[in-house]
Amino acid sequence: MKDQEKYKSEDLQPIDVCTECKIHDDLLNSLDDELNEETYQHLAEIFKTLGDPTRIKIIHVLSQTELCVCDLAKLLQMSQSAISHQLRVLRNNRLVKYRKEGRTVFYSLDDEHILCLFNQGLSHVLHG
Amino acid sequence: MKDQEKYKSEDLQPIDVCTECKIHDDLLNSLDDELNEETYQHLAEIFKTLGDPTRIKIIHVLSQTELCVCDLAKLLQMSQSAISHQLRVLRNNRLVKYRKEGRTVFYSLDDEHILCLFNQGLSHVLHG
DNA sequence: TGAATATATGAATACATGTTCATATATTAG
DNA sequence: CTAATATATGAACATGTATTCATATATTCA
Repeated sequence: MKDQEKYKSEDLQPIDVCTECKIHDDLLNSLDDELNEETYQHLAEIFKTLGDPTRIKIIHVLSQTELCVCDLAKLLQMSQSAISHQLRVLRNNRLVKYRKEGRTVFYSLDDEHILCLFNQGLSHVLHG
Repeated sequence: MKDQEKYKSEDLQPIDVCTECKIHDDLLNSLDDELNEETYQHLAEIFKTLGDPTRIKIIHVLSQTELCVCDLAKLLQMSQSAISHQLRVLRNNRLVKYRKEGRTVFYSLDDEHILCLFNQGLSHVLHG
């Protein structure tokens, strides 16, 4: 049985495609079932949130201790405004949480999953 | 011993900072030693590469089987050109590899690390 | 050889994004 | 109350990026 014969015709677009096509039912079905558009979007957003050096540094620092905004700014040698904007991105994507104490706001990682993701990426970079 | 007394003065910038500052030697040293600017950049680039829905879909599909460009385009219902541009991004960042067979080019994941990273992100999204 | 096919790529465009600057809000100190 | 401080935020700007369109390259087939 050739690969071509594995096609499910109703899944094909009416366009010319590669005649060596390797797509078959199993693949189409498993992809449909497993992940929908929303999941792809969400997954991409998590990675995109980690896809900036400033935010990566913030995550790394916060993996060691809770910190307030001005200390983050000083540690990363960036303006308070820049850090605050990036913290909002991290907040909106639930990567960090915060608690207020007077006029100071302390940020910390939202959960352990984030650190796992960070470390997985780090291990890829360091010995990949 | 108060937190303020833990400061190492030569590491501080000559600017006014939060008097509740929690930065201390251990943290400053460990951060300096562990990760340098280049590592942060590299790490951010890996995550940024995964931070796009189209590329996430490509990675997901390729985690199941090797595929040629036109099949990827058909599966994702996008133009051949768009897929090809994104494959170049994935190639440049060493997330995928390819082999040629006649005029067809088959793409596949470059190594297992990438899949680990993808799955870690997925588990965060699905049950995070 | 020439036609068809699979892929790659440069230019253009629309949109997203990171930082700065100025300023607003909120809390504390006096 | 006012002044000072910590943080947040809107606007502006520069830069980055994802897709489309047109086209180039490379391979196969007749």
